[in-house]
Amino acid sequence: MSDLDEAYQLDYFEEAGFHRQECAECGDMFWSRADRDTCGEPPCAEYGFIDTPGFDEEYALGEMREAFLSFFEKRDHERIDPYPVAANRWRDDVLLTQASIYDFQPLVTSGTTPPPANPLCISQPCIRMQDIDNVGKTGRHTMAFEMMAHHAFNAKEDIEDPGEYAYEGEVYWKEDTVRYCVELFEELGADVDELTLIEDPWVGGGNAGPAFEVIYQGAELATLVFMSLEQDPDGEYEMKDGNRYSEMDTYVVDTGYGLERWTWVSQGTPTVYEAVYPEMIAFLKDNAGIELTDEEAAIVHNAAKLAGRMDIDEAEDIEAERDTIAEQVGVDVSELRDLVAPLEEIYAIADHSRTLAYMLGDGIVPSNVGTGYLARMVLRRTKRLVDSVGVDAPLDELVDMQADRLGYENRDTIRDIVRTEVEKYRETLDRGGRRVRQLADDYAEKGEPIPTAELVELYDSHGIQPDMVEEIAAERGVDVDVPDDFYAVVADRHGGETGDHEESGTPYADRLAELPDTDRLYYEDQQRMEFEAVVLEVFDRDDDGFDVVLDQTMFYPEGGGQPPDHGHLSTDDVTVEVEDVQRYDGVILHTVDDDPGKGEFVRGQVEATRRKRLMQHHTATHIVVHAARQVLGEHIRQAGAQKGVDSSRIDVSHYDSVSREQVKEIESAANDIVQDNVPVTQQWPDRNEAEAKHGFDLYQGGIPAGEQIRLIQVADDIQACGGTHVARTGDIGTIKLLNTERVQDGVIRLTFAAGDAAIEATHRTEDALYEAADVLDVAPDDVPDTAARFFDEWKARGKEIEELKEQLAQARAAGGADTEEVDVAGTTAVVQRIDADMDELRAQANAVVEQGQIAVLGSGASGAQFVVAVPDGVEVDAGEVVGELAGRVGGGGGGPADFAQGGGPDGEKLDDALDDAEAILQSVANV
RNA sequence: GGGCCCAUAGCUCAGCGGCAGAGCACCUCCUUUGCAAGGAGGAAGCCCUGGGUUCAAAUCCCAGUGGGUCCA
Repeated sequence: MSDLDEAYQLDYFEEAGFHRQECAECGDMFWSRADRDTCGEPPCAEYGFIDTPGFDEEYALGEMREAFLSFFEKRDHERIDPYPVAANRWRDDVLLTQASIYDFQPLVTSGTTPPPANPLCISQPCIRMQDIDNVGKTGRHTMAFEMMAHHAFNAKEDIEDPGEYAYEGEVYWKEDTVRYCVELFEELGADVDELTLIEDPWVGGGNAGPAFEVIYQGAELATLVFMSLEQDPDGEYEMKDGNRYSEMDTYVVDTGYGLERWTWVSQGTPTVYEAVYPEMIAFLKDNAGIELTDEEAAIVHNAAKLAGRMDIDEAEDIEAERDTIAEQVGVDVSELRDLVAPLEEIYAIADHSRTLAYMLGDGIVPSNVGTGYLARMVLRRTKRLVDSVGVDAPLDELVDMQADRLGYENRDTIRDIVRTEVEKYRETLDRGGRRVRQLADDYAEKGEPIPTAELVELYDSHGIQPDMVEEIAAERGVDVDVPDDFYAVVADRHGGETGDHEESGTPYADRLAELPDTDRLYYEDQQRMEFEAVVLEVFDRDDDGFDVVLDQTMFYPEGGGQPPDHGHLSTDDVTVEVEDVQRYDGVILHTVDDDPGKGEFVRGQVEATRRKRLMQHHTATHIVVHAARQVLGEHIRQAGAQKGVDSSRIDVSHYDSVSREQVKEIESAANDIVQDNVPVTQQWPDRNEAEAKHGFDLYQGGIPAGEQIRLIQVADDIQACGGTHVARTGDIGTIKLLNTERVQDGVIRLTFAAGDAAIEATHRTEDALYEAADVLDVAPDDVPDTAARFFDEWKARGKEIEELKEQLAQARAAGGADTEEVDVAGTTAVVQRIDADMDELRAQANAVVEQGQIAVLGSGASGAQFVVAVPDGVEVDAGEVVGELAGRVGGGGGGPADFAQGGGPDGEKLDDALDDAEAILQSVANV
């Protein structure tokens, strides 16, 4: 077994006079020029730069960013533009960008794709949701931050095939990385003797390596990671996660310099927030009416120096830490809390507003899934803070202040989204509040606490946090039973949701791997439907069919939401139907119904109509997304698509529902592009070039692999796409939007048809209209008015019928035909058969009861039905009578004692049953 | 992608197999003319849609539609 100790022994340390020491507090090993007791990082030390800035000059955020980037530019690093904070734009394993290295994972770090430059420097906006509880409290944590970084991508020189990786040789490694770091401190005028580099091996995402945390005056200002190991059960190194790792052929310099911290240290303000967005903090304080006396300000100021202890990840007990701080500052802990708590909330508001500006500015739309869900959580939390601390500026204005600072251009949309979301939140709270109040009243009546099960239900189904329940319940004097592991209980409810779905193994994987990649003729000429090829291999399928591999093909395999082509392959002897086409790596399998013969020469014919319709729909998909963007806004992104022969659908992100007017506008905009009849072009540019030129909006339909990607341009719209397209937009003919629906909150599904399918779809809706017009016997244009009139009349008539039934019932009760009157229990019972429906029977029964008589009514309208009603004060149970009667017709019945109904299927026994009514009444009355 | 909840008067909701309900709002009248006024009366329902079970469905079951919410 070997450890990494050796990895930290650098020549540079020796040259520059650094030596290895152990922290007396935490035991970590670190390197420093001066002799020191501790590693210098809180909680082993406190912030040393507050009031005494750590550099020669004060830097604003933008100035510090520029200082860093130009420092590395001077040292031959190319400056790269930052990537979006929504990392799921270019990778599907994470949601948000949490570090600059995320920009280059997984393709660059694995050596599959070359980096955009090597070495490079960048200042990458990042969002770390896991820091959310620390924000405001520690004085140093922010959820949104910029990670300044320089990266170098190296490959070992002594490997078998140097061309195996997209970069070759070593750019630089540990020596230069550490030297750059110290030089940067020197350039800014730091006291290098105060610098410590703590040995802190890094592990993450299947990779690992030695690393330094660079501490200056109590602040962790940089992390230098030397990513050089990968997980390997037989590996030489055991890391802190308990796994074993071995060396990789590629090794990457991954550094992180927190822009906000550097800015903070340069200014020496009590917290990072005041250094980074001073005007926003001032605005919020002023708005919330927070004014401190000089004495109070001094207390806050002194506490800030110690606030580094307040880290919920590190500290055992936050409130105990607060006690300690209060003691050291010399005030009562409650006084300290009252002073500091509102400030902490203000800091958090400023940070969260910035987080939201990044998220919404980069096109994330709040919803209940994915990044949208995270945005919603942040927004709601921020709104709570704003209300709690008493800031009365609308949230969209606060987010806009940050969006303005960050230079976003889509500020109107951002504000619109925030306003919409705040309104949704308010509605949720209204709904929830009512529900909780009612629940609290229920349990107050019972004198019981609100049980955990109710809390879980409130949270899981209605989004109401337990603390809100406690608050409202307290108003009503009801206890609430909140278990410590509340969220674990919620998780239990979701238990068993292992998302492991079977990986469909490639059939005949071994033999496929030996076959050459199939030439994809459909990319050379997407309009051609015929081709010639040689059968390289035929596989027997389990289901009687065969899988054929050709040397080249015009058949498009299923992919990118486009279904496969159909058609046939012919030899001189036999013609086989192509029923399915799939791609495995580079090899394309044609599923056919018969064996064309290995080695045979075949002519292929793609079914032209199907293909044409698929191409029309595919190109139309690009156009519709583009049109939706024009109409609804730049935040529109494709969230899934399915192309078809008769219709296609695309899901796009949008924060509101789509009005009928907007649908029409989208349809018009789409058809404008069709009518312009512009060419649809494809290119195969270098990946980095394409990303740099067009951004990550290229990857709306998914993220392709490889160094070169295929781009499809339709008018102004450019997307990475592997599908087949028409030659010119005019070939689509026409695009008809068929339907829009909200598939989930924040995602809208647009269903549309293109070309002949659009005409057919129009025929269908027109047929429906004409049929309706035919039934109503009016012209199609008059259908809406006529339908409305009919509906109104229908309602009016229903009411009229009801009234008439009542009148009829009264008339009958006054003495109609077929009535038998018997004396029961001191009153008269009316036994009558009227073949009417239940409503009429009931009306009649009520009329009889009003005259103080018992009603026993039977109807043979459908089967046999009875209603028995008894006036107040008469001792006869109507339910029992009905039960007896219904029993005689093979059914059952029941109801309250004064009004019961029932029946049965044997309608022919109805009269017999009514004949027995008197006897039944007597027997029931006698009881 | 998965789970759960909801849909009844204009609004907020109750009812959970047996006559469609309450509060607020609305209309008429009376009392009082003042901070959520009081009293009497009235109007207002395709109980989301479509199937099924049942003598009987707003109520139970299935499917759909629309909304909410939690998790990955």
